Amino acid sequence: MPELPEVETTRRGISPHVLGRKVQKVVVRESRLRWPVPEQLEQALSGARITAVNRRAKYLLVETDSGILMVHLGMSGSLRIMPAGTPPLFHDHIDVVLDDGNCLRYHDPRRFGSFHWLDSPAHPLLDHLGPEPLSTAFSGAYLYERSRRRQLSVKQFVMDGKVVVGVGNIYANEALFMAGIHPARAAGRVALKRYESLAETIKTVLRDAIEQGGTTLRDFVGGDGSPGYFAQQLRVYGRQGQPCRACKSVLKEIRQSGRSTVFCPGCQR
DNA sequence: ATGACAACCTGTGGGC
DNA sequence: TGCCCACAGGTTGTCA
Repeated sequence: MPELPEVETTRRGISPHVLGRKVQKVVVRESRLRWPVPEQLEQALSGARITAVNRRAKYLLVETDSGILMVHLGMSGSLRIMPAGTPPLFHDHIDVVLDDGNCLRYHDPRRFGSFHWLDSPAHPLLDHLGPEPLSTAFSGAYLYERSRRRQLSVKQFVMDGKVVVGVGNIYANEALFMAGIHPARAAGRVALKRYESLAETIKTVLRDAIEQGGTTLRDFVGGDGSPGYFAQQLRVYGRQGQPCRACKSVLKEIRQSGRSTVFCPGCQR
């Protein structure tokens, strides 16, 4: 489900509700997520004061005065603020109960998400992650340099978290279309100028999607329950068979390592 | 090192 | 109406 804009939307949605709050208790109804929810989570988090909600890649880092709660939403996870007494629905796996009568509730039908407890701001899953796409470290020159002699497709290249984090399937499709680059082109055969264009379109599409509150697909909602509005302006994702908004060619769909890719055969080379 | 692929899990929608 | 299959926003681990 969530790509970077959805995670960022969640971060912004929950932040004002949890900042400064003390965790009263943690209720784990289902601990079988991507990795087992740590047994000591409840003990570690109870009594902790939440000092910040940050994000690295698609990980939410709920920082407290005694450690960091690291949450990944996987494909179908969401976090919502609600009164602590709200009866849990199916797949409402974890509640972080706060001292103001509210709780942060984690819902995740597919259970690809995860909860980790960090004593320090380091974790193996955070090692080897590429730069944030919206940082100055991420540029066309960087992509160009990293891609030399790489044979895999440019789409798979930019979706590799070791290259750059936070570019998921939807926005990879969108950014490649906006940059006019064919998604199946070998990463090592994209020129510097075209990577400069791609770095810009990646930044633009992510910024725009964050501004719109993320892309609503199925039941995604931000931290405060409001839906995202980016879906209505997707240029290619999910539009296979329909005309390109720019040149009217019929948008084509291919599969790249199991993921759906949609592109315009007229605009993308 | 690189790249292809299976795996984790549930829900949904299309085809028949 | 109901059944079965393919596929869905992500990431890791394995294997050649």
